Amino acid sequence: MTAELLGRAPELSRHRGHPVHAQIERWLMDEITAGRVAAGDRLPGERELAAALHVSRMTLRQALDGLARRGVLIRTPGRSGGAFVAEPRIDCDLTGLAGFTEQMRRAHRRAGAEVLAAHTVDAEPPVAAALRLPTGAPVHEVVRVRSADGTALALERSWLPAEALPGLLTHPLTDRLYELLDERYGLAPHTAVEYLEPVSADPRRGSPHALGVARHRPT
Amino acid sequence: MTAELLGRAPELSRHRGHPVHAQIERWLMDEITAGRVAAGDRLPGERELAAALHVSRMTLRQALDGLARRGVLIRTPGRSGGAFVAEPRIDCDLTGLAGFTEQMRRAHRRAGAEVLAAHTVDAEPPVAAALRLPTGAPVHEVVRVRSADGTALALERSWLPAEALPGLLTHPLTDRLYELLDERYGLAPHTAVEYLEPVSADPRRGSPHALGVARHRPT
DNA sequence: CAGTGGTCTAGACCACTGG
DNA sequence: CAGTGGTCTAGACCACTGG
Repeated sequence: MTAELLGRAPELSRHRGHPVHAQIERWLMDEITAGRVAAGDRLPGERELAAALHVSRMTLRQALDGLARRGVLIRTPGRSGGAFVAEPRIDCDLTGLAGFTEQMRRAHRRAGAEVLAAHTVDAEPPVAAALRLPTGAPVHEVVRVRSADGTALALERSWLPAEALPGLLTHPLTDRLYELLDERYGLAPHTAVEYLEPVSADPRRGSPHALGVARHRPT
Repeated sequence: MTAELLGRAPELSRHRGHPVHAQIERWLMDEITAGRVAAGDRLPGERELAAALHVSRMTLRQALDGLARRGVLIRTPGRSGGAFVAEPRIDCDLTGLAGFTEQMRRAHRRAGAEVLAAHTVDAEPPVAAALRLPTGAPVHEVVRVRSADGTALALERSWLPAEALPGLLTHPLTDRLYELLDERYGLAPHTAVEYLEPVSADPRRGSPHALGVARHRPT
């Protein structure tokens, strides 16, 4: 039940630097993480909730927009629509934790990602399995460095199903690979080739370790 | 100069399914990608721009919010503040193209990412170079499958500087690795070990291909 | 001081959708 | 039909910041 949510509506302070919509967003987030509002629950209607909080509907919506954007709420219009609390996601903690994604999001004034490599290759078995594709199906492989304000925050390698995303690699990004590596990381082309060429397009030519997720660790 | 931007303000149609704020966002995006507004340029003030478009300031702001959230605009308050066109990012096209990230964002009602592996390891040379860390510095390695509505959309391997993100891997995610692999992808534990154990924490034990970005391709 | 973006109000009409 | 979220209006006051 979320009707009692209205009774728990907090007093909102009107101070500088801590806008009302942010206070509402935080309050709702607390209600959800504390379990007082469960996944699948429907929030009270916007008009009702706004009245309980003594704010205008537009201000409430600013808070709900924030939560919906982060995937915490799912909103649907229509007679029996509303704002529903989303199912918690497995990586929820990872996403929010340590403020990494959050930082990126807030600071994305200077956040960016540089593409080091982008090719279409045949899926190796583990990649194919993870994407539920047949082995050898075409996949786009993209290597990127994610950064914020000039500081490298993560190196990312991704594989995406090529048939579902036909136009993804229209840009000749591969041409820039060596330039980028040389200019930015001071790696000679030889080293670059050594470490950043894509795996063979022919699975039979790939070593069992070609995907880099292989190798036993002594337990 | 962006004063002429006001003269190019489009006629906005009031139809269903294509809200005014989305039309404004598209128009501004077109102006920027076409180069008629350059990186670093300041847009006209919100009040002035809203008047030229014959919309309320709040509606205009809905459009600007969208562009700022995507990092296209940078806004600062104060006397000589304003909305400035951000420097183009290298992966700008990749982000927007093919609607992948956009799809994820809109559909994130059911979007998720499942963690297949998460460990802290010593950075191999290419990872260290990309993150501008010394070789062997501790990095978090995370392997995830990103999906939307149950369809796997990407397999991702990321490395993040561990010292900057101390609490990232507090959860015992590794415990679930084999379960996950077995349940979801029908891989026997043996196969899982074969393909998804992390690389050795000791660089000297790693093969030259341990990072999976190695291997020449016959050109 | 003047102009900026940030916030907030109290309304309105819309398309949609289940009863 | 009634209630939902989505959109839009025409105002208002705020903190901030350079001249």
